[in-house]
Amino acid sequence: MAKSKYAEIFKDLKLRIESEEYEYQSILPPESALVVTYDCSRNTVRRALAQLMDIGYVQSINGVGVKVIYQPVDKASFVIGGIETFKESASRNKLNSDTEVIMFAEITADERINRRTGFDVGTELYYIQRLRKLDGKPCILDINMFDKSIVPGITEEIANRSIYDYIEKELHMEIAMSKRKMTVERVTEVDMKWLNPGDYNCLAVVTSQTFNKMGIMFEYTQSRHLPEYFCFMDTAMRGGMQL
Amino acid sequence: MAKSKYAEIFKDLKLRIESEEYEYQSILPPESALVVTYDCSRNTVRRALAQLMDIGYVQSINGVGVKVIYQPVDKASFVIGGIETFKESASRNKLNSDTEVIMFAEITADERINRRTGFDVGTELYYIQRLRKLDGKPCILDINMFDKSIVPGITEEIANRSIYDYIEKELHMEIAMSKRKMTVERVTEVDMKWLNPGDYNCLAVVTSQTFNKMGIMFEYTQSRHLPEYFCFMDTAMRGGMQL
DNA sequence: GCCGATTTGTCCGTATGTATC
DNA sequence: CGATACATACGGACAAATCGG
Repeated sequence: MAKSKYAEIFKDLKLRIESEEYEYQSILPPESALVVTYDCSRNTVRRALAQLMDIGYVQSINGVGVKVIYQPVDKASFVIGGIETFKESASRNKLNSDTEVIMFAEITADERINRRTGFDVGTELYYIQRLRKLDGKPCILDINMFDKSIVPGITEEIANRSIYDYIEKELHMEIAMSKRKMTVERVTEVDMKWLNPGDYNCLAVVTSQTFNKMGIMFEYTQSRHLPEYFCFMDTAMRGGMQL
Repeated sequence: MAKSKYAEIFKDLKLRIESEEYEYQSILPPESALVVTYDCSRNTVRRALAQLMDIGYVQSINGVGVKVIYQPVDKASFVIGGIETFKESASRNKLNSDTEVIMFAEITADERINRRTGFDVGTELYYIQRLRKLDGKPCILDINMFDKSIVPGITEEIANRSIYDYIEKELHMEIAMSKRKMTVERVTEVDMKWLNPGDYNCLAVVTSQTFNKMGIMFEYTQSRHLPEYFCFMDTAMRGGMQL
């Protein structure tokens, strides 16, 4: 894959932290030592360390060192985080995933859709509803809209496998970033029909806009999660800035 | 202030983007131009730009430029994000906030608390329950535990005002980072008593561990939000990230 | 309390690679 | 192909914070 040097260092340190070779509350070797270990400049080391901070694995302390604050996650729940496909998330949690397409249509964005999704009025879209199952149990209802002009050729068959695979491997388009909003909403008729929420009358709802490498929004998604299968993790820095 | 240069540039660009001087989908002046504008090195400009990417304001496109993808937020809902005090969030959303301390105790961490919070067994803690109100309506139930040895001298009176103010202004301790987990949970008896969830039988629950500048965890918090007042926003980059 | 060693934080300059147009 | 613009990497300098003697 011919990655960059700092990405390699990041990956290596991340693994060592996860394996608890560097344990919680311990101090990493100083930057000067890592420079020798990885045979690179201090800037490059610092970049890798900055990434580890971003994901909440370490915290650097001026005059002291870089402290590990990573703690193993309890594997009980279904964790989302970063941009991952459903399959990636499922396999990371060691569960069998299964997808059922329950609606596949082509629509044109109107005023209402524009307000909800940010797609310009008149944009031609694929509209897809999918039911996600883990070990056979329905747990997420996904509603996707894709800009047809940017992501052409989606079929029901592709939706049934993995649309992201199709986008990246067939269309060779790179997905760059995603803006997400999480809320808790009351269950709807549609949710009742597909998700079997039992006596829960709320769902965790994640709506997201996804941008490709060119900064164009090509996807709007609403994921409606059964509470039991929803867990979102995050790290925040103070002073770093709040929106 | 005496802030760092890159922080000033970040702040300036952020304001210009929010005021839509640089509008959605437009390209910022190239790094080379910003170097002249802000009279600094390219590295420094790039650091500010990296921060803007982190908060989902811009996206850099190789060979093209840095594109603005910020869109004004709908002010309808109560947005949390970053580490903010309840008051900061409330004032940003232009609402009158009010806090009622409904329990104040001192406890010692046992096995059960250790598993739940990460505090070592035997740690002496303040245990506080507070009800947060917006414009008079209860909307969040906060359960806090503070390490007494690190944050000494909390009183009911302080809890009623702002514990974070006390920590930063009185104890002069700097808060550095926070790890959070969001889930949706069934309402409990206690929730029923204080929050009036109406016919909602679920809440949005944010649990967090907060670390000080020295990498020591000094706080565990569980915030139980009424669904109507909960909204969390986030930005994610696929494949590690750039800079 | 001071001082010096260590370690991270900020900033600069330069060079080279890669992608777009 | 050349010009432009971002991406990666190196090296050096000095400041700020911490810690031990």
